[in-house]
Amino acid sequence: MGIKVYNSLTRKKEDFVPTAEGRVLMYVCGPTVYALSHIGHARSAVSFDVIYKYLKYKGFKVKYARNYTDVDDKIINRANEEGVGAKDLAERYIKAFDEDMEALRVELPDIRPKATETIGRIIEVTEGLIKRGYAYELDGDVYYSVRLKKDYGKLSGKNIDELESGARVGVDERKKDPLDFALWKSSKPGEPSWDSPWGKGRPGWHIECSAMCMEWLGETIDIHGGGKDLIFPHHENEIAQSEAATGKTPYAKYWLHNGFVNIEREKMSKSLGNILNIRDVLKDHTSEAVRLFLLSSHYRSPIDYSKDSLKDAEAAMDRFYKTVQRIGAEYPDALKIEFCVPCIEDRFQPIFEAMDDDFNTAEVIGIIFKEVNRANRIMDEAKASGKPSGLVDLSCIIFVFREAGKFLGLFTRNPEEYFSEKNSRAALPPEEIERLIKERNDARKNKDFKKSDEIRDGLLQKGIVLEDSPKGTTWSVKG
RNA sequence: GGCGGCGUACCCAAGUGGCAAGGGAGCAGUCUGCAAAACUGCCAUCCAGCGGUUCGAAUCCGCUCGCCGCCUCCA
Repeated sequence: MGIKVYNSLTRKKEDFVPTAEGRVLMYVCGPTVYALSHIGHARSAVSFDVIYKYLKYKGFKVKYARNYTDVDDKIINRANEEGVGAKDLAERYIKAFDEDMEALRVELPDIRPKATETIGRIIEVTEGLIKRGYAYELDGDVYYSVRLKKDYGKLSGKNIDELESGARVGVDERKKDPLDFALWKSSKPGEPSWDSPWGKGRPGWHIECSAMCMEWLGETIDIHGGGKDLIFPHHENEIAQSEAATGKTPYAKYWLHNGFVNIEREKMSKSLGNILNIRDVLKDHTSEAVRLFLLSSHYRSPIDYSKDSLKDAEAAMDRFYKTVQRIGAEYPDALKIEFCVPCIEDRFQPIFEAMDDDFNTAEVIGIIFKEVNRANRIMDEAKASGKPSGLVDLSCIIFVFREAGKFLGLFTRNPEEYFSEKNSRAALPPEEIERLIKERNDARKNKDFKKSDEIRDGLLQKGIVLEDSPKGTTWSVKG
């Protein structure tokens, strides 16, 4: 069975068949680097990270590019406000974005082009469009003429005449058509600029992606991705200019768009002041819980960020690693498994089916937690019967976790590592907690349960939960 | 107004024609000094509402209601 993907272009789920067998060219629109990246950027990056990983896992040779838009009005404005150079500002936020991605365990794409490093190709494509009559120059600006291709609007399902009637008046009287968009903008003094046949200037937004695609991947690619909001006008314009420039259709065979992240039921927006930066989220939650949250719904659905949903994700993550920790303690040999053909053929089948169906990570996570439950049950039953059976099943479960982890980017760490990240946020220093645990256990030995309970309750109030076991007392940070 | 999407238990969320995954919360039990964790049981005869197609629908079709996104920079 092959992979099916929902294609925004046809509004249908289709069999995924790359143009060249076994090889996938994939481009995803990256951030405009003028501010810290927010949770919405994280969702896009994580969604396509999983798609990238899964395609590779299934044996495709994938070439994946994600760009940085590092020249643009917003960057220039912000740089002017701060009194720094546009390039310095962009570099600063590229670095910040990369750090956020690393924290979320998003794998680096094979190619990470910058608009400013693709100027040559941008100019070349723009010239080509003028030559073919699809673009025209006006005093150092170059515009793409939207009217000339009959299929303009095919991605977003929009009709030029209707767009026309709703278009803002007087935006630029010189344009042949209000919907025409800039391929090249002449620069004002002090703005970043490059020499071009039309004088000093800089690229428009849409053209850079087309040019970067051509430069690094080719004239026709298999997957083009980005957030839903990019469908119009960005991706619509990309299609128009790329197909006009190359004469080849389609520019991209499959268009994949991820849904939005809402904050407490509201859209993130500057006016509402509810933009949630990735690093602020990571202050309150482990990176893996954030990733689990993002992958717990299908990538095309909107998701709602709330304190509760993140708490849920964190509780689920704790449950997972607690179980792995227990397997490690009770069946250390289970962790030694390297490869298991029957596991792949048997238990892993539903996971493949879910992933093949338009990358249904939510379904996969459901299956993983069923396995978590199974593992605990096996261990409980073995304990109850006094027979330490179950090694084979538990090995298989560990193997399933590891394999799924390869493309989910979840469930892959040592429990110790996971809990140490989590416990580093404890309200008390670990030494202090250990001291109190010892004090409490001394009290317990003396049957002074009043005192021992007081200590435990005191720690709980600070968000620290104690667990007693025959092997001793462990602590963890709650929620 | 145009285009697109969504509405599944207390909350989150899969399921898109054949008896409603999973997580969290809650309740009861086992375990425990008591807890916590884990396990077991309970928790949607029903999938916004109303019609229709079908042997059979949460899943397909129509209508109604409610919510959301895009149409302007935006992941």
